Amino acid sequence: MELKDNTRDWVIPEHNGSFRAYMNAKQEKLRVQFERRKVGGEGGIFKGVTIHVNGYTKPSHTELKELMIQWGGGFENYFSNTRVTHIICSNLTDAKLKQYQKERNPVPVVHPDWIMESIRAKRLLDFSGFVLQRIRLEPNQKVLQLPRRPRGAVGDRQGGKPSCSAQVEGRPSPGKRERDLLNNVDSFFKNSRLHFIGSWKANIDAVMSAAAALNPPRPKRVQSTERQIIHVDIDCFFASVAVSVDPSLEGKPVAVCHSDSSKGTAEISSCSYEARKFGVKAGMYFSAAKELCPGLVHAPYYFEKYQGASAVLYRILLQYSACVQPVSIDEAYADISGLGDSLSICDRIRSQFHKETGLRVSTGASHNMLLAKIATNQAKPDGTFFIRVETSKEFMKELPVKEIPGVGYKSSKKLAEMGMLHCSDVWLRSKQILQQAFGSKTGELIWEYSHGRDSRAVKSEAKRQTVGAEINWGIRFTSNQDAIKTLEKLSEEVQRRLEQSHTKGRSITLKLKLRKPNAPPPSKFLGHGWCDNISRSITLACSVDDNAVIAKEAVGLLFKLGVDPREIRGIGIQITKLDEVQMGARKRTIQPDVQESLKQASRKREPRLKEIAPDENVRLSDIDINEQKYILSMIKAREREQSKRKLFFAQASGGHSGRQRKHTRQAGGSGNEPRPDPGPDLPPPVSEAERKLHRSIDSARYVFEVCEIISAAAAEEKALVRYVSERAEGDLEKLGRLLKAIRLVRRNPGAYQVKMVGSELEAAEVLIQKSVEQNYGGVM
DNA sequence: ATCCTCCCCTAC
DNA sequence: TAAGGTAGGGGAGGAT
Repeated sequence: MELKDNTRDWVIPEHNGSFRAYMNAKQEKLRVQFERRKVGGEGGIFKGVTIHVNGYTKPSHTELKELMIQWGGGFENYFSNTRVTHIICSNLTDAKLKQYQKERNPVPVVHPDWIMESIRAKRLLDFSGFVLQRIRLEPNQKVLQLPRRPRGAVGDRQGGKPSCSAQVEGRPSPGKRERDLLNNVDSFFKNSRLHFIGSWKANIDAVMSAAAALNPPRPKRVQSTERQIIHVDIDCFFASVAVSVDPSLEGKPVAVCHSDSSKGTAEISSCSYEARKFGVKAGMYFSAAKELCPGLVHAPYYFEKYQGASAVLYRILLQYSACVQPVSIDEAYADISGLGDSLSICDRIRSQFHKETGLRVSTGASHNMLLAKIATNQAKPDGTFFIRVETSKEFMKELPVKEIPGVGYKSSKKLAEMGMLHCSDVWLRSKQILQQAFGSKTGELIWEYSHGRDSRAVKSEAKRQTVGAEINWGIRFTSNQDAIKTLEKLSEEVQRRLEQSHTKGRSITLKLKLRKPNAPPPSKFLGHGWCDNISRSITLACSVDDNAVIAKEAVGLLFKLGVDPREIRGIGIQITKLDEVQMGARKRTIQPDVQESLKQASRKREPRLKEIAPDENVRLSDIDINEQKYILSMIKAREREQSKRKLFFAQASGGHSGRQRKHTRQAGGSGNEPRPDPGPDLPPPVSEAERKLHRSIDSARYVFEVCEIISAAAAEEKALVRYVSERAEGDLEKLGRLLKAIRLVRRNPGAYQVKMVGSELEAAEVLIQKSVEQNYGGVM
């Protein structure tokens, strides 16, 4: 109704001062840096430069991004010929280089040193001195060649005439435009709506933690039937955004999808209520929808706008409660127990959101999450609905089982076969029958939900279990090299997300979709068609986030499966068994500081410290940041205070894990609290402390070394024992150090950030001992 | 019994 | 033309 309101750019509502307060901390920091640079009047070193980072680099992808933004440059996660001016890369395979250079306007591929040197020089240096020339072949490339397929096979080269990989299932050779879509990871992710909504969740963490800093009200603890849970859901989100961008669509049947071809197979992701009246639904091909509704209007995606609207929704929700559980970009729960009247809060949320975005949101409220969500479904469109305890049973009675969240296509079909169409049908059977058919947990869930019972608590933060990236569209490989290239791309994507979520993982899973032997051509343009899904995983000795390692392992798994690459229709990588990386991406940026203060501390205060400092062969930067911080904290503690020092050093020889809680534990148990200010009459440092400090630095070094060896072994051989026997053969000193480190880790499992496989460590230890015994006649 | 791997199902 | 991802829950069945 207020068209101006609808069309205004609410993505970044600068007019609304409070918005900034809700921006996530990182964005805010970058903005401040950006502003500061502008005030400086320099205009930015990298003005006009937009980089895309390829592969594993030092500094990392994330750091380069921050630096570019800080110094006035641009950054693209995905390569775009039109926007990217330089590709930043530490080393590049021939294949990748060719891929970039064959573009119409080749983009220079430059070493990250160019960025670092330019920043150091405070001006944009000529990049030509940093262009990558020497190309290193990936070590696994020749090893992992699979046997060549017979000549004349589908998709193979024939008579020297170049043919394209999509020549399958009787299709003619594809045109150039189609060829550009094949196996194209970058453009796929840039345009995929499912990728967009799927990877959105990773973003919300930042928004939530920023909002938590503002101390929103916390819900009160109440009886389970007296809880007040609300559920909010933006009405046909993508379609509504399209209407708000183009007000002439108001009141028309609108469908959001990629193509407006009335014959095509573009999938509708969202449609307006006017379109729904004709039976148009999300997931339909546009062509099919057009038959149902000839007046259907096509609308494009506006991915950036969705982010903005979503941020507004979450900001509003977090004004009413700190306990908000994100479900998706347009949907969330909030626990508002004891914080006000549910319906009036719902109304305020709805009107506030509409005022700010021009979009409508529907809300549901009840005493549990299940009923709140069902209430929202009842409320749509543009309404609010409340289900009270007394009426909940009545309400569930008529509800089709398909409407129970968690009961989808398969389960509802199964239930229908068992004669259960509505929740009341379920009541007449027993929980045991459901558990027999669906398994104990799922059976119980259906039983409980069908009665309107749900004891879940609204969880505002959840620990991530998996990180992955996959593509099941436009995948047509002619050779294993194609598959390897795609896996390398996917690994980069996975690395990015691991970095973003401050995690590493120990288990790598390769997921494949393989064309079924009798599959007809896919109905969908470049779709995967009928497929078998298979997956294989490998668990490494330590957690990794390096795309090179991930790619290598994924390629190894592909090799292990031994599939015909031409049959692959979908491919993906998943990382599980995640470990949190403390300090996350920031660790490398603060590393120089730690290093510097460590140096200063040793120079200024403690001449003797130099003697016991790590030897020059081991760079401090090679020691894990947590170890460094621990060492530093010890040095500082030592400088400050003798009594305090005792506290910190108590576990120095065994507890250099970098975990804070260890530091604060009192070993002697004498009960003295660490005093902030030392008395002048404290005893001088004892040499025992010196020794322990020395030992802990050594230990950190050993541990680092063994971690490195284990991860190298994991990346290459996967058999630590073999790796060790090959690398350390005849090197007594190395064997000794390794043995020491392995024992250290075995004595303190769990004390180190990198997890070890016990049996492998044990085997390695035995092997080393044996080797020493045989070759040197001694025991270690 | 408990864990692990390889699935399937579901939701957005 | 068209961009069929991502993550969690959980079950079957084998290994330990």
